[in-house]
Amino acid sequence: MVTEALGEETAADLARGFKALGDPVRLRLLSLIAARAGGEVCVCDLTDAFTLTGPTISHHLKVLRKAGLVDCQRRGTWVYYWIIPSRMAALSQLLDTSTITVAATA
Amino acid sequence: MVTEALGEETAADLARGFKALGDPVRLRLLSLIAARAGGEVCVCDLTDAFTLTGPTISHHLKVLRKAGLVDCQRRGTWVYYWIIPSRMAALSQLLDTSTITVAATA
DNA sequence: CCGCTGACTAGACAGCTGTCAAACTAGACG
DNA sequence: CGTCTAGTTTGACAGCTGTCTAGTCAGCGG
Repeated sequence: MVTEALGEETAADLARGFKALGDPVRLRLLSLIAARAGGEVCVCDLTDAFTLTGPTISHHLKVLRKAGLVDCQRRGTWVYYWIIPSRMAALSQLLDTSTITVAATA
Repeated sequence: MVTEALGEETAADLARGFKALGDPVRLRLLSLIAARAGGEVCVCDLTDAFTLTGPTISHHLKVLRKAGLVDCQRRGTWVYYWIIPSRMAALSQLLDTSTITVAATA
């Protein structure tokens, strides 16, 4: 966690990211993509992992994309998704309590 | 990010945490608490930092508490809040892309 | 060109969320 | 006990969200 209080705009941007993470389906989607060795997963593979309909999965992927957490590309018939590590790292760092722990004990 | 796909229950629990983080006001509340040297902040100090009403701040603090991100205690007239670092760390670790990067390149 | 499959968009709808005003509870202080 | 302040709870309401069905678009194979 950051040692200084967040500004309104910064907080709003980061909140968009966390909001996208605040759904079990999207969290599982991300983990499925991240766990894939090549770093890329076809939508059809993702859809198969859930009991939800295609449009619903598509909706969740769109939310993740708009939050800047993943990106995608169409290759022939299939669409592939991958994670954007820098964005993940930015959110992860914000929650890193070691920074504030150091600051608090210093 | 974890190298293995998340189970449904694990994903649901973690999603509850991220969902609580998915609001600018709550994110700023957390940063205000985390930035405080003693690690504890009185509700009145938090309320003063926003243009929102007391009940709204109270509501957001309740959400953070139910998500396991903070805890509170009444001392006399005032109520103090502090962060629960272990919970923050668990969420932070999940987003740590360095793990998967290592796994992917290995 | 026609049909097939994979993926997305549009629209609808129940359920949740953020906000406020009003009412309530817990201590402190005479 | 009475009253003042700090915080929470309740109830209401607009707006957003997750899900589905139905319809649409993009490529591939004949």
